[in-house]
Amino acid sequence: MLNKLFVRNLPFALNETDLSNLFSAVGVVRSVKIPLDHETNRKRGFAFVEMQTAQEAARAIEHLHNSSVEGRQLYVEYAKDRSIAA
DNA sequence: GTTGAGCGTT
Repeated sequence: MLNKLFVRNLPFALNETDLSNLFSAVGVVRSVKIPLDHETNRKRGFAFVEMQTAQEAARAIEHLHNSSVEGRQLYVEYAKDRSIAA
């Protein structure tokens, strides 16, 4: 199981801190990342959230997927492995 | 300041 989550359909008003606060309600948030479009400087409206364990990631999906945030519904799923080992 | 389907960087 993965502990990384892919969150799409984000309200543009949300940032990494807001996501971190949302996901820490169901588990420990390791990291939150919101890539920007460097060609247009627009927000892409999606983010990646990494939980401490896959168990908490699963719980985050159960609690935050399809939940209303800022008038929008979040789409929380498992993310692909694209992280580069640092 | 910008927009609405989607899987990113250090």
